[in-house]
Amino acid sequence: MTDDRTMTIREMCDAFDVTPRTLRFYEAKELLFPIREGQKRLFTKRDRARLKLILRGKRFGFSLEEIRQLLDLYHMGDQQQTQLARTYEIAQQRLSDMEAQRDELTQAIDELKEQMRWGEKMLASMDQTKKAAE
Amino acid sequence: MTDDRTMTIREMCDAFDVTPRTLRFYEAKELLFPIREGQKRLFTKRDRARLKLILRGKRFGFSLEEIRQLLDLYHMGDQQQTQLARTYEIAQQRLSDMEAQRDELTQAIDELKEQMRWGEKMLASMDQTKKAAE
DNA sequence: CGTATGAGTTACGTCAACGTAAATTCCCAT
DNA sequence: ATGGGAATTTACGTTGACGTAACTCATACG
Repeated sequence: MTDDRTMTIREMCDAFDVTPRTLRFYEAKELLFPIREGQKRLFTKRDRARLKLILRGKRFGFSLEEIRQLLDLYHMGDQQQTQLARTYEIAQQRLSDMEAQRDELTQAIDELKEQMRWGEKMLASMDQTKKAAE
Repeated sequence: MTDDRTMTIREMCDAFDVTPRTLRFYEAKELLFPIREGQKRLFTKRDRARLKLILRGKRFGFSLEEIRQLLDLYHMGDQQQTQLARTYEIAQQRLSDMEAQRDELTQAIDELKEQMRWGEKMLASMDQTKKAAE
């Protein structure tokens, strides 16, 4: 039993730096499943784990729908055996996409660095010009 | 002189697999500057180079506005000395963002791979179960 | 008991990056 | 001359991921 206490929407917002609107939106899209104590939402440890993954997924440019797929894979404790193979394929595809993207990104970084060495030289020569003008 | 012949919008679309709408949109957003022969647009080698960079930028999840900034850096032959330093900063920021993203991506790939080994085991055990059932 | 505070619902607004449809306009071959 | 194919302009439509009112409901507090 680590820390299974539930959190209010405000605590979640503060903890993850998101708005209430966002959390309700994610619930509507079935990315989160806070329990309903009467009127209020209570976010469990599971919701926190999922939100963490959602936010990371977003930083990689995944759509919420894609993230939902991955979350289903992550949190598939059992059953859905039929779906599993299919989801597994999706994950494989996603994985190779990600690797390709990483490689392109690496290349782009190198190119951009190269381009910036350019800028350095220009700035340096500008500096010279400026000094000469004084 | 390599290949400086201009291209029509259709040739561009075929060459880069984009729609005319996209090219006109990019022109409106000042990402491309085809010359206007009367009514028609004629795309130069410069436009082709820029479009190539635009499409690559998009694959990295940059917005068109961000791409426009980077293109300005790329194609800044001279002048705009004042702006250069600022744009240089933007590029630096962008670069560190990209590196951070690459690192996160690398980590996520590893985690996803790990998760998938999970799936493999599940599939394997399911296979056993299936065989046993025959 | 009144009210201020926080959560909730409903529903319209927004921004990016185009898609799509309608109405010209231009060029050319029959 | 004319009909057919491109290309153009204008402008409204679309999708994703929320933002932003407007209004209601519940409750803790002085």
